[in-house]
Amino acid sequence: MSLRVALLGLLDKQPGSGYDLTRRFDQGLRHVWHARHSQIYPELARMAADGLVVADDEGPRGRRVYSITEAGRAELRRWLRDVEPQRSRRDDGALRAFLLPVLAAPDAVRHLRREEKAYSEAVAELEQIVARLDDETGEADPRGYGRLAAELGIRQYGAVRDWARWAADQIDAAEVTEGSEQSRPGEP
Amino acid sequence: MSLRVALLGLLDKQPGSGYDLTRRFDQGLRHVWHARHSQIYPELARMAADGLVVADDEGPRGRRVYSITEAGRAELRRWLRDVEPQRSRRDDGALRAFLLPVLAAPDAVRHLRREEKAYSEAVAELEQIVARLDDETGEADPRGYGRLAAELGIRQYGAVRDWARWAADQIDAAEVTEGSEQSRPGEP
DNA sequence: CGTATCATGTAAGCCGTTACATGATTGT
DNA sequence: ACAATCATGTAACGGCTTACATGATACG
Repeated sequence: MSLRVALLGLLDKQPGSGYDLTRRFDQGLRHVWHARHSQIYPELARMAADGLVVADDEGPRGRRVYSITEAGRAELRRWLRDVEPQRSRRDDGALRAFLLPVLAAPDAVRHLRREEKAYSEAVAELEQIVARLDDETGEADPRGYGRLAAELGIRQYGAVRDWARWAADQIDAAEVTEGSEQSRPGEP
Repeated sequence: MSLRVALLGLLDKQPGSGYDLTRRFDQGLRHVWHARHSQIYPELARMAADGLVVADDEGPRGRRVYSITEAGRAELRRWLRDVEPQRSRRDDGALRAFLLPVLAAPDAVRHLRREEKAYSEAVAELEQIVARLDDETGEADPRGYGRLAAELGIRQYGAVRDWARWAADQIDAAEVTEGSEQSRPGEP
């Protein structure tokens, strides 16, 4: 039901068509939730059937703009307040971290350096988003829509970036002090 | 294909039955990847058909112990080296962060304090795992199986915990200085 | 003798991806 | 005229959850 709630959140800010919402997922919500138009269109139809949103009459080119209803807003608040957050993980990056020891040290380090770079860039991107947000809302309003989520992203991505650097350095250091002795699957 | 790779990683450490692997997911891999027996049994059968694992003859009570093959180990390394990590997010916690402004300040703060507590506990749990790992391997070997992943978890969860505290404090502070003026959806 | 745990499976259904498919409008 | 972008859908398939289903062994 998270897609549904994400759509309600976006529509609560501003009405929009399936097309609009698809783009908003690609932009502001990219670091939070991901969805394609092929999932969004049918879900909006179901939400309309359930009375959580209403559709305008068709606009320019078959364009149909949805707005959130009172029932939709109630459902959104209910989910946030009463539904237990799902904390069970399924994290590609963490799985790779877990499995990394099966790689020879140089391959492992290469992977980690690439991760460090990717997450550095993600942090930079989110910092730009925050800067833009602070600019629009005039002086850092921490309760602005998306502001809290962006801050969370910066901290999470930053943590991964720092971890990747730390891990790569650890492995490099071990390599040097142990000389050409052993490195794991390479068989010394 | 991540479930497949996770299973290969576990079997690379030690052979085991579907039942064993289900428990190992619940224990060591809980913070990394999650899977039920209903998913694991058929996947092991498919992996055996593909030659990535082999099954012993049936043991005590229909128990069938799987071991990784050379092809399995090759597939594991190939995935780690050559498959592009999937970084697109779908994160319940981040979605809640994004939507949080729709809640009245007291509800938002209550949610954040609960998150802070939950993630504090997760960090403590992982720190215990690391302590146990360091104990077994005798003096911190950062390349041990699961050691890197545990360290990553500690940092990620720690980041979320710190964020939750920060966010709750921000909202509390804004509440106090603005008096009973406004809080968002409560209509002043 | 009954309960807990070990042990394995299958089926229905939801959520999400990839790919297929179509057509209107705007700008060059 | 043609391309880009706007705009909406559907179908097949894969991954995962929930629920159903069965039976063996150990322990008290």
